[in-house]
Amino acid sequence: MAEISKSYEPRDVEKKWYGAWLEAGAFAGNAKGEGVEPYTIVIPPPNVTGVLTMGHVLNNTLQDILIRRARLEGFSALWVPGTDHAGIATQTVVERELRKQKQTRHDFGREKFLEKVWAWRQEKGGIILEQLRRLGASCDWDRTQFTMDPHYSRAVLTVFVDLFRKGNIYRGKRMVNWCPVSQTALSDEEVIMKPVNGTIYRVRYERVDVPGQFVEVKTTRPETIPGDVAIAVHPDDPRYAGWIGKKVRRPIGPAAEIPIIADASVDREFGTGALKITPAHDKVDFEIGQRHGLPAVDVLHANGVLNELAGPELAGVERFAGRKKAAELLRERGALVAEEAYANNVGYSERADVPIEPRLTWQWWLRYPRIEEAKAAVRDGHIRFHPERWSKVYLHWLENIQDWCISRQLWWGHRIPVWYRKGLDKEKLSEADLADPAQVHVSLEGPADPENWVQEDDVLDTWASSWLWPFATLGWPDAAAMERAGLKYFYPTTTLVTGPDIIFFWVARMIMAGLEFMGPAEPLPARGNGRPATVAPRLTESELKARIPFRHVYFTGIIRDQQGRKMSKSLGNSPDPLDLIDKYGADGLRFGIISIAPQGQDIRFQEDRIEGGKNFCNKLWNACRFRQMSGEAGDNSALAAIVARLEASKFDADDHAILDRLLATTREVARCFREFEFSAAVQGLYGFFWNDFCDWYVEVSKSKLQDPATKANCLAIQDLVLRQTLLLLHPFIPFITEELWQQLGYGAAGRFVEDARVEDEEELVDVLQAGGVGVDTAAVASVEKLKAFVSQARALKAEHNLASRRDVKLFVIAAEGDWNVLAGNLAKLTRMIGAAELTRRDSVEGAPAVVTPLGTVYLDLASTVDAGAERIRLTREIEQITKHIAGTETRLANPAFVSKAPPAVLEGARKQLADQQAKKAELERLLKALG
RNA sequence: GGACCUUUAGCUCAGUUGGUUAGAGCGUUUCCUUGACAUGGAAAAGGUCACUGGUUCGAGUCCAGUAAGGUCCA
Repeated sequence: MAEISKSYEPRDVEKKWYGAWLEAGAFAGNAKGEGVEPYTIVIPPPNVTGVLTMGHVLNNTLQDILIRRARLEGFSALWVPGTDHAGIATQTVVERELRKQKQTRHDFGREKFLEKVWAWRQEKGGIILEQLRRLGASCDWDRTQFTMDPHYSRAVLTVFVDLFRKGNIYRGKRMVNWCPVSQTALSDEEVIMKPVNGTIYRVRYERVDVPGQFVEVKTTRPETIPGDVAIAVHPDDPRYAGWIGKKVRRPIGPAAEIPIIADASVDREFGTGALKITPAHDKVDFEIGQRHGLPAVDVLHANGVLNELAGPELAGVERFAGRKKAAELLRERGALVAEEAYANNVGYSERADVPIEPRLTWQWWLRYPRIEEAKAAVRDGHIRFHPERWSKVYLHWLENIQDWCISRQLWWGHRIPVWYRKGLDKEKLSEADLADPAQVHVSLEGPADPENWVQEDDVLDTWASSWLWPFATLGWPDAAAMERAGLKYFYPTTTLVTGPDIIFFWVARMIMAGLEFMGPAEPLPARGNGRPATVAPRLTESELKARIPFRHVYFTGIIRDQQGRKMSKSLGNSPDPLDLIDKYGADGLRFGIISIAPQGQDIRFQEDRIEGGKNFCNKLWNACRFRQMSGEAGDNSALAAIVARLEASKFDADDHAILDRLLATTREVARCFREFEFSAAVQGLYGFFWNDFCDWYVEVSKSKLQDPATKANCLAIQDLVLRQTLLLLHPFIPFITEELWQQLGYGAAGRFVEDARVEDEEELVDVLQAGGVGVDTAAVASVEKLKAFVSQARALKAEHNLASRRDVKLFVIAAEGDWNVLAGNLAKLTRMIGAAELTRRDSVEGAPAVVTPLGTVYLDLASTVDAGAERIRLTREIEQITKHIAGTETRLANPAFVSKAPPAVLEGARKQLADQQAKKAELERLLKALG
């Protein structure tokens, strides 16, 4: 076997093993028969436009950890990868490219433009998946999906047709969030509220019947005044008693007299208590307008430029310029009373990052199915959120859910499968038309006589395709494809890993989609447009369990920079993960990012933790190297083979202690996986491996390996610990653990780590017991004392500037039992402390000393010691211990404590006091001896 | 306006049913190139656990309130 090289070079190791895994088909998810449980994850599909961010690194590392651990635990694991067509985002990117050549999508037309987008996707769409491979993601790449793949599109359109026929989808003219840049409607979820410092204008409207009398309103949007159709006041507002029903003049825009109306929804406290009503440009105004039968006067073009209805002075002016112009016009006409600074919240388009316009348009709407069952699924624990608190956010959203605007005025996406009979006026579509197959055709195939029909131009919201991800990626709705993909076996999936920012966009909607569509196939109404008014019966609990898309949802934190800002492309504060992989290795990056990602908290990114990840890998590498250099490899082919090499009769306290810690760590890691506490798992493994194994066991090994009597057992212990540690670490750092596993010959020849099974604590105990090995807890306790002894002796040396000297002599005054413990470990102790010898004495005079749990250690420096300094040090220590004694005594003197505290605590306190008093007495004796 | 989260060492954070003298990594100081590892080893300094009250024999931990910062929903 080749020797492990002196330094760890991640690049070669990573490339080699990823290739080997792929070649062996190690990531393939196969439906297994009875007795083998599935473990399924579907990737949150990254935007096809995307490149890997730190968020992806965290998210996908977590999924990879789960899926690799699942393989090690014997599950049939499947991780389905893929990408999302990301309607607006992708179209925007391609249009931006076109704009560089001074072209727009309209220069090409729908078909040609879509060809361009597909070409772009062909070229750039695989980048992010390639990057995930660098990270080590063990997805079943043969199953890679795209939300615009033919079969996936079929799923999306099937769902549309089905929900249309069930009457959940309708067309309506409503206020929508309109993005003037993308020129499409957006769902409420795609609107980001931002605080904006702006101006509020106080504007007065003159009464028609009483010239010189005015009603004042406050508005942030004077450019919409030409669209005003009324002024509203509260019916009980005494200030306006007698004004209701009178008319005022619109101060700008086409001349008009508009009524003062009374509406109870007006807030009397805000501004002057009078509100201008502009139904076409404000949701609340629209509702008031509806109640009062007022017209909606839309003064904006779709692109945000004011139109002719705004009047000749404003027509053709862009909306923000129009605002200034409107203010000027008002001022000229004496209608502007005042301008005040004003901070309010404005809705911005998520993608284009410009203020949205409330706009009245015809759109397709979806009444969500299975809302009640979706609540129950989470409330009753069929789906568990981690951390649990997100379920509250989820439930709150479902309580207040609004119909979903699913149509987008884009070209890139799933074109809505609706055809209108030629000549039908889309602007006057009624529910009766929708129900009439002679007027509106809805199907996957389209009408048989296409020449008589016109297809809907709009496409579906991207999320109206990704909400089907957990089952559309498993072949739904095609029966043969479902069989091939193993939907029946792998669904419901096990765990979803995602960010809380898409809890509404995606998580909630997937749950509703799963509940609606994962039942036994319900035949669609074969003919016609369906649209029954009946409501589907509530799902039973067992139906619910079978239909949910996943059982656990793990919400990651958001990765922030050092200043706590979100990482974003525009701020340029996000490191490129590929650079980090080059610098620290994929394993180092994975280990580092997980170690700083506690459950449920946002993550402050620190590159030094990634460096720490690399350092840990290097430590692991070198510890394995030390094992290899220490002696011949024994039979490492299986755990039992290694255990068979242990010689229980030759165990010393250190052997017991390291096995005890290995068992505890095995248990702790298992607990962390159950509780989704990945950073705790990593920290536990770090502490165990670095402190317990390397700093202590490997160091004491150096003596044990010198002795032919203990060498073989020591090597077997090292193999046992390294094998199990590699198994526990493998999900977190797969590459290096695979390399070392192979180098040290653990497991069967020619097999991977994941062909082995990770033993849990009980299994480990059983195998040890079968090999005649039991852990002696008394021995474990004595190692703690030995560690303290070594540490204190080293400190004593350091304090006298002898840290690096290895020739000092140490004397110890110890009780018989303590000395026996020391005497049994002399070679190790002198080596660890760096002393020439350690001998027992009955008395020592005037030498610096330290009190340890195994006796008092003296440095043989009687002649050179600075008695003054030593006196000060001892006095300080006595002061400290006296304080602690006082604290312990106070507790014990409290009768309530003595009578109420549990016996174990009481006993502990008494022992503590005794130990403290003994130590103090010893320190005082030392001080006195100094003279 | 409503909900949630955070506040512990210079920095970033752990701290799992309340129980010895509150931990880690990084940074800092001193020493060490001793044959696994300087991507390392040894030692050390550094904290009135945001504040105020309460419950308790006992509170970083539980409860109430206050302050500051953050997130989401209106």
